[in-house]
Amino acid sequence: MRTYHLHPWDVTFEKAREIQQGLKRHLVLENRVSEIRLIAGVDVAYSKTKEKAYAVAVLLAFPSLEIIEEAIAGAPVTFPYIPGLLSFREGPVVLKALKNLKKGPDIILFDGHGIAHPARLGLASHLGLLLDKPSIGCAKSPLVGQFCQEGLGYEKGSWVP
DNA sequence: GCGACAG
DNA sequence: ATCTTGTCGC
Repeated sequence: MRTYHLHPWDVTFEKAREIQQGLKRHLVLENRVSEIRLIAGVDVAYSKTKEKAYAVAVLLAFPSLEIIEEAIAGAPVTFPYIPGLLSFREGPVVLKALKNLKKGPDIILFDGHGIAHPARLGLASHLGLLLDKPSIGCAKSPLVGQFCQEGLGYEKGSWVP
């Protein structure tokens, strides 16, 4: 982790957006990945009372997708869900789970957006930067913009670089 | 001011 | 995210 990217998580909404603006300029959008041998996927769930968050990180071999390792972590929820500020809610516990993996992945997939975000700093972008690791945002619904654009249809499997 | 809005 | 109900497909 590059220490100059460290920042507090317990911040006001305004401060959180300032942090996003400061971090976004460090984004690396061109592909610098040489080889991928290990990939990680992370997701978060909440306790029934919604007071605690639990994250799981799974490490798989690529491209076989054989599960190599699994790690979990729990943490109290200290930040509300605000569209655009998800990383300030789920980031801490996700980092904790990834830290519990014995081996480090080459890339990480997150259950949230990456650069498809109003500040281009969704969960995947944010944590990818903090970890100095290539990341992919895999959200299940749009936050901003439209899926259908030039060269990208609505058909399942549609894609653009 | 009103509506939209990852998980 | 979580919860609950109804519907669909194997």
